Amino acid sequence: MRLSKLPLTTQKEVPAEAEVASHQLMLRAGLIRQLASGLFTWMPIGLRVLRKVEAVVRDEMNRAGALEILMPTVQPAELWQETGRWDKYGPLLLRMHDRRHREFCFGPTHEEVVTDVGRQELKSYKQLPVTYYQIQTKFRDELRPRFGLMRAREFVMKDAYSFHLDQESLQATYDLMAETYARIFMRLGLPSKSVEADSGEIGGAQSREFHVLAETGEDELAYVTDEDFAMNLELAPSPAPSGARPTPSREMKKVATPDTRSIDQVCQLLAISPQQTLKTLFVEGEDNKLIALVLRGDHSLNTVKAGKIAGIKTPVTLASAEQIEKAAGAQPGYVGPVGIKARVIADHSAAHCADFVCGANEDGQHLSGVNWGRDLAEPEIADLRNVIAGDLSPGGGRIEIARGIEVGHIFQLGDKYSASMGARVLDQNGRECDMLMGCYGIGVSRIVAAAIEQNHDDKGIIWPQALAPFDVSLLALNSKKSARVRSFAAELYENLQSAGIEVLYDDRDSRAGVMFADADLLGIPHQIVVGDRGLDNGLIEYRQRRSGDSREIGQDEILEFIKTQLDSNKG
RNA sequence: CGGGGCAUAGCGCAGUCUGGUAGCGCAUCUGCUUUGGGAGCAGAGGGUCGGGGGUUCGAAUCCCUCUGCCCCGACCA
Repeated sequence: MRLSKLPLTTQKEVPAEAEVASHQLMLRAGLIRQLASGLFTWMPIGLRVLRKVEAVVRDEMNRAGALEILMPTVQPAELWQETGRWDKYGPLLLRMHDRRHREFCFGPTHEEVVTDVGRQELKSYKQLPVTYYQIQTKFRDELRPRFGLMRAREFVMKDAYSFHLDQESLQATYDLMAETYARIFMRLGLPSKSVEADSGEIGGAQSREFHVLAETGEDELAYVTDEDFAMNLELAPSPAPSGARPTPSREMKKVATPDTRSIDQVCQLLAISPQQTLKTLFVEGEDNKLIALVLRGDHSLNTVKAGKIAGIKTPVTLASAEQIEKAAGAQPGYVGPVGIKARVIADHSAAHCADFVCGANEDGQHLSGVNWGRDLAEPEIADLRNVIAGDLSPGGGRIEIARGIEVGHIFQLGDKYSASMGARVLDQNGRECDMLMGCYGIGVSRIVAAAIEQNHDDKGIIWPQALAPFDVSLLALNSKKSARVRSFAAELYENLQSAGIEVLYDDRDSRAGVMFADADLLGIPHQIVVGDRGLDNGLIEYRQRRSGDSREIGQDEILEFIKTQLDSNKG
C-alpha cells in the first residue's frame, strides 16, 4: 500500500481520553477511531491487524476440526426465555424490539442460538462430537467500558461451541481446545499462560482462562514453574501454616500510637514487621450485621474466597468508615478483634500468630502481645487471603505471581443449555438424551490491544510478525527531488510485492524525520530506507524496529535479504 | 449503578474566579527556503465555546437543566 494514497494522520499528542498504552498508541497511529463510549471504528491499517488475528484463529480452529458458521447478531427474546437468561442476564444485555413490538437482544454470547442450531441439526450420536465456531461482533452493555479495545462494548470474539454424547468426549474436545488456544497465542507471538478459573455466571464444571502476559494486565496469576499449578489469584488457595502456633511469651498491653493508621506506620513506630501485626476488615453480612475478617498485616483480602463463606453478603462489600466506627468504637486503622461484638473470622495465617499487634478499638491506641485463646476467643478460621509470591503451592513449590490480560476462556457447560432447550440426540440404545456442551471464547479485538500492551516502546508499537499490518515499511527519502530514489524505491516496492511480501510504501513528500517517526509509531517489524546517501555507494539501509539495529545492504541484495529475514522470523 | 472529574478548531490546551463578542501549539492548505530522525519564514482555512432554558444592554464566563466523555469500584473475551 502506498502511504500517499492513504489519508493517515498520526498524532504526536496523546488524546486525553486514553489512559493505557494500547489505547493511546492505536489512536495516535490512526488504527482506530472512537465513535462513542466502548464503540470503535477500525481504520484501514488497524483492520489489517484484526484480520491477521482472525486468520490465525481461523486456521487453528479449522485444523482442530471445528466448523465455521455465522449466527445472527440479533437474537429473539424467546430463546433467552427458554434458558431463563432473559431475566437473569441483566443490564449487560442490550434489548430492543422490532416494528411489531417483538423483543430482541443484540447477542452478547451465543449459547442459546447455537443450542437451537444443535437441536435442529443433531439427532443422532453418530453425528457427534461436533464443534461449531464463528468470528463475530458481540455487544455487551458494560457498566464501564474502559481502556479502549481492552474492554469495549462492541468487540470481535471468536466463540466456539461443542456438542457431545458423553463426558469423555467433552473432555477430549476441551483438552483439544486448550492445546489449540496455546498454539494460537504462540503463533501470534504472544507469551501466554493458562490458569484454572472461576466459571462464574456461564456455569459448568471446569473452566480455564488464557492470559497474555503483560505488566499492565488486570488479572493476577499464581503459578509454579515446574508444576501443573496455575490459577487465577482469586482462586488460588493459600497454604495452611505448618506446625503448632507459637506459645505466648508476652503480656498484652496497650500502646499509644497517635496518627498511625496504616500497617506501615505502626510497624515503623513500634519497630516490628508487618507479619507481627493483624489487620481487621469489616464486611457486610447477609443479616446486615458487620463481620470482622482478620488478616496478617502483610496479606490482602481475597473477596472471591470471602464471598464463598456462609453468612457473608455477596458481592463482598467493605463497611464504610461510619459503619466501622459504630461497630468498633474507633476509626478505621485502630480497630481490632479484641473485645469486638461481631462474628470474627480469621485467615488461617492470622490465626496462627502469637504475640501480635492489632488495633485497640480506641482511637490512637494499639494492643501488643495479643494472643488468641488468652486475650480473646479463638476465631473461626478460613482461607481468606490472596496468595503472595513465595507461598507454597499444594504441590510444595514456591508460587510466583504474574500479571495477565484475559484473552480466552474455555468452559465445560455440561447439559446446562441442552437440557433447558431440549437439545437431545438418540444414543446407541435408541434412548433420547441431552447432549453435553462446551464453549470456548477468544477476544479477537482484545488480542490486538493486548499485543500492544506487551510490545511497545516510547516511540510506538512493535508488532510481532504474525500481527503486523505489513511485513515491511519502505521509506523513500526525498523522493520528490531525487528521481533516482523514486525509481529505485518504486521498483523495489513492486518486486517485494511480487515476492508476496506486504509492504507499506511511504512515498509521501515528507521530511525524513516525519517518515521515521511514523514508521516507528506504526511498528512494522522491518524498515527499508532508500536515500541518496546510500545509493551513492549502492547501499540500502535495513533497520529492525524492535532492536533498532540497522545495517547497510547492497542494493542488488536487498530483496533476497528481506526474504531471508521474513523466513527466519516466521520460523 | 455508587464516588470523582472534564466538555472551547482534527489533537493538546489557555481564557471562566472578576461578563464586553475567542486565542496558543501541533495538524491541514498556499508560497519561498530547507532536505537522513516529528524543519524555518510568510500567509490562509477551520469554532452556533456539548444541547436547551434563564439572568443581563451584553454570556465561553453567572444560574437551572439535560447530554456526552474520562477516572476509581463490582463484571467480563
